[in-house]
Amino acid sequence: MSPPLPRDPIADAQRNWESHGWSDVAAPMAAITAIMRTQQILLARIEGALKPFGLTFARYELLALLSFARSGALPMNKASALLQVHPTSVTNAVDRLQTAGLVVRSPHPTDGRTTLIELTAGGRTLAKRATAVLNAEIFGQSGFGDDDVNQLIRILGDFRRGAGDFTD
Amino acid sequence: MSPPLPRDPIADAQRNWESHGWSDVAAPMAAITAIMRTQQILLARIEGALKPFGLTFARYELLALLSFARSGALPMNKASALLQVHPTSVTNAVDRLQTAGLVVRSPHPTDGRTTLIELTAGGRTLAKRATAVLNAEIFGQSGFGDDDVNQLIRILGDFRRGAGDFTD
DNA sequence: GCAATATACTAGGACATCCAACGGTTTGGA
DNA sequence: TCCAAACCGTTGGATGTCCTAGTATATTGC
Repeated sequence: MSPPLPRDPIADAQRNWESHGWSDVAAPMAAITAIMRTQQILLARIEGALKPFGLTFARYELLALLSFARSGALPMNKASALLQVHPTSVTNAVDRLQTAGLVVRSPHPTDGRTTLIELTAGGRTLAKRATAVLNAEIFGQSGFGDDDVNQLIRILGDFRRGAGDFTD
Repeated sequence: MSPPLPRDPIADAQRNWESHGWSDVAAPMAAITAIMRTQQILLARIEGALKPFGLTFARYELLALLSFARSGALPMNKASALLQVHPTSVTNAVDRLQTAGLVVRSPHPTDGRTTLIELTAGGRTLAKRATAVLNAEIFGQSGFGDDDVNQLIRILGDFRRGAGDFTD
């Protein structure tokens, strides 16, 4: 990977904002830019950990969601809502997971419009193994201190509620 | 947009993790998932604000970076390093910005391998206008409290330093 | 009961990101 | 001096995300 930069590029951007007379929004700009970059770093780590399983993060999230559903099955639109991604993204993920034999589509018993996604035995096993690796290699070594983790959960929870993700 | 969910799906995931015996990593999992979702929300807002300018966030970031360079020009590899994206992503962005007449490629005066990206007058003007809109509509109304903004800058700064983004 | 509206999923297209590989340029050690 | 190694940017391919539009099924209202 690339060597570290000698200076924090986001701190530099914040200083640039301040020197251009935008001091009132320089800090939020820096915070938002930092979120973007942090997401990029975390996603790369996660994808790296999942690569040996032939999974991407998007596909893993769907597998994990299904594995927590009592019946191991969910309607597409439910999955789309819970994962908070566009329905076409779910279609895409299901296509690939189905090709890999990890999930199957089945018709909804009463609503002909709805398609159920169901874990196969192989899908359930793979989800378990992938989760173990993510827990050990990513979540267990996140690089965030315990206090910071709790701060993030609160701050980002407030933000997501304010953005209309959920009511609580 | 979709109506809010009745419950926070990330808090639910955290509870699922705890009930499966992974309490030690449930909180970092929730924090990381929240970062992913927050990035998605912010990116959508930013892209929406930039759409009237025919810009995406990736292209805007490049324009903004160039507008802060004294000469208004930067080598491709420098831009790649400062934006912390893959060189091919810069190639892609420059292609589109050049087609739009916002930047031009020019050869490096002494190093034949290097290509300089330079802002055109139109590019500089558009960057200014787009920044004004982002400052007003996004950064000025981020939805984060002032204290939380500072917390985010510190927490994510520590994380990025630990991840090898920069030394300081 | 039937037409109008709403909902569920999918197809096609635009965009961004990364990786692997390639050709051109520069640098540095034998 | 000269060639191998390092570096730079681009091309081509894979993946994911979103949007728009289209098809099929349900629900609602008259």
